[in-house]
Amino acid sequence: MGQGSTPSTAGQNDATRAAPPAAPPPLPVSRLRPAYQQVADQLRELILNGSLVSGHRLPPEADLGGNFGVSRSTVREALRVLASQGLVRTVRGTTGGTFIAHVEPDQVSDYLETSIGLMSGSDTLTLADILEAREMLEVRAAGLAARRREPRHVDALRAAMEREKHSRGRSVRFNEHRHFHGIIIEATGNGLLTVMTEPVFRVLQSRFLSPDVPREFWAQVDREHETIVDRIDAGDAEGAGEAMQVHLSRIRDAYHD
Amino acid sequence: MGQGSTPSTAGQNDATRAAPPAAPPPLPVSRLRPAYQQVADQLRELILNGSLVSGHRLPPEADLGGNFGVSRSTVREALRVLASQGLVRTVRGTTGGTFIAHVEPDQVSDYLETSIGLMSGSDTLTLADILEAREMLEVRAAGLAARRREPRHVDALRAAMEREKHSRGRSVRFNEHRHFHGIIIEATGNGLLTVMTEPVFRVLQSRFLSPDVPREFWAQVDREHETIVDRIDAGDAEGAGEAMQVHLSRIRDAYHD
DNA sequence: CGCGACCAAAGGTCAGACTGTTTGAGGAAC
DNA sequence: GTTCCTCAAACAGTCTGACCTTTGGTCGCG
Repeated sequence: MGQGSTPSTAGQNDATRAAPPAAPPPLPVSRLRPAYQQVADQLRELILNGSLVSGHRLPPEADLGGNFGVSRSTVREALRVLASQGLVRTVRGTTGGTFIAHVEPDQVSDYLETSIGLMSGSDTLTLADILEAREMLEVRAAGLAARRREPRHVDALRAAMEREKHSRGRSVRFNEHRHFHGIIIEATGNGLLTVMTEPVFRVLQSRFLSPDVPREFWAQVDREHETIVDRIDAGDAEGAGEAMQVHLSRIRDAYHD
Repeated sequence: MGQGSTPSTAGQNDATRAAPPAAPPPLPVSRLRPAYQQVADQLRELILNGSLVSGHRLPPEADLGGNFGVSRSTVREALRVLASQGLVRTVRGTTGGTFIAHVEPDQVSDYLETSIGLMSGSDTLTLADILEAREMLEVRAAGLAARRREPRHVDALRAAMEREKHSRGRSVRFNEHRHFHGIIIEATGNGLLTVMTEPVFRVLQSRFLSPDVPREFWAQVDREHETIVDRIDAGDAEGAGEAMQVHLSRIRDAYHD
């Protein structure tokens, strides 16, 4: 019956072509890709080149299927792909539908976190790689934060430091520590830095934080944090960067495989 | 193959309780999330906590549906979500099935590229943010590259520089430029840096590269690149970083909104 | 005017069937 | 004993058509 008589695919295997040696495919490419991927690709293209803007509502799934010449199930699988990449969002009900979404930084961070976590599980990524990347980002971030700091940032930093001092328990303690560093990144006012740095923090915490660090270690952390905040407060970009470098080099010991 | 006899355990049926008279749900108001999301979440959890290792083969879709108490379509939608995040990979044929995949850095880069591109389309991210992040990463990367350079890197850099000099056409030219910077990142030997920096390059090229930069501009770029390579070759970390900083500051003008 | 019953639109779920692809096993030909 | 062909099994991919659930609007009654 009506099955894709004219889908967008166009991949027909013609048994009758005893193709002369003219064109053996350069790469023995696997068969045409699944329909749901082709649909997803076409929709993604429309989103990326701006034909579909954030907020736009797509036709109902059934209609989409009609347009592409595929069934509703296939359309839905394509939409799942796009939704899981944050490109669309579906809502139920009569006013519902599929809408072009604006990418949420938090979503990107979550994705990065799981990806980095898994890559560090295999040997694609080492702990040293992660620590190094973190230092590259954060040392200069501390400098930027010193340059662009606003009172609320300094206040937040001092408050976080206070909570850190009095926190008990490894996980609570580390959460506050992460929060402290997070504020510094945020103080740079650069959203891209946040997106890239946050997941690195979280992977370090969840996979590499050593379970037994002596109390004295954290006391030293407190002192180093204080130095960093003071220099950020003073607008001393150079000094803040140096203090951060010292701090990060030292706490490397708190992480291991 | 003695693959898991009880592969994905714990298929909790809960989706459709023909509510026994005793227990009308305490807070029935907000319905559960879609079944395909719950399935995807459960599988993702199993992957993240290591219960399912890379290479493991999941039961056929039909069996999975049985285990979870949902239909095959629902399972497939869940698998699309996981596949589009690079967590699983599906293969057809009798030896096919759904396998736990190892995350590919290239895939993560692609995802980041589209996400950054879209965020820079809205006002979540500005061009200045992207340029700034790039500098933070690359200046120190140049220093690291100088420290860890290997002959093949230096050779590749000089070759790329040569091709760059003689390339004609905006897009070709810029591709070579990007390639040059890519090699430096690669020379750091840090995969995480590659994953984070490559997409930034590509977004700059595809969305922000000014279409008309004078010929003299590129000549200057060539000279700056030469300085950078020389210092990397000499193992001069400090100098390489400085040269890169100068270079990046100057080519900011080549990008605009 | 307000409230409740009903309806319509859209996504969510399901069951079943069929298609296409990939291998491996079993023979047949050499 | 190889090499090749054919067939069958196993699986993902696709389609159809139905029904359920959610959600907001509409209409009518009080």
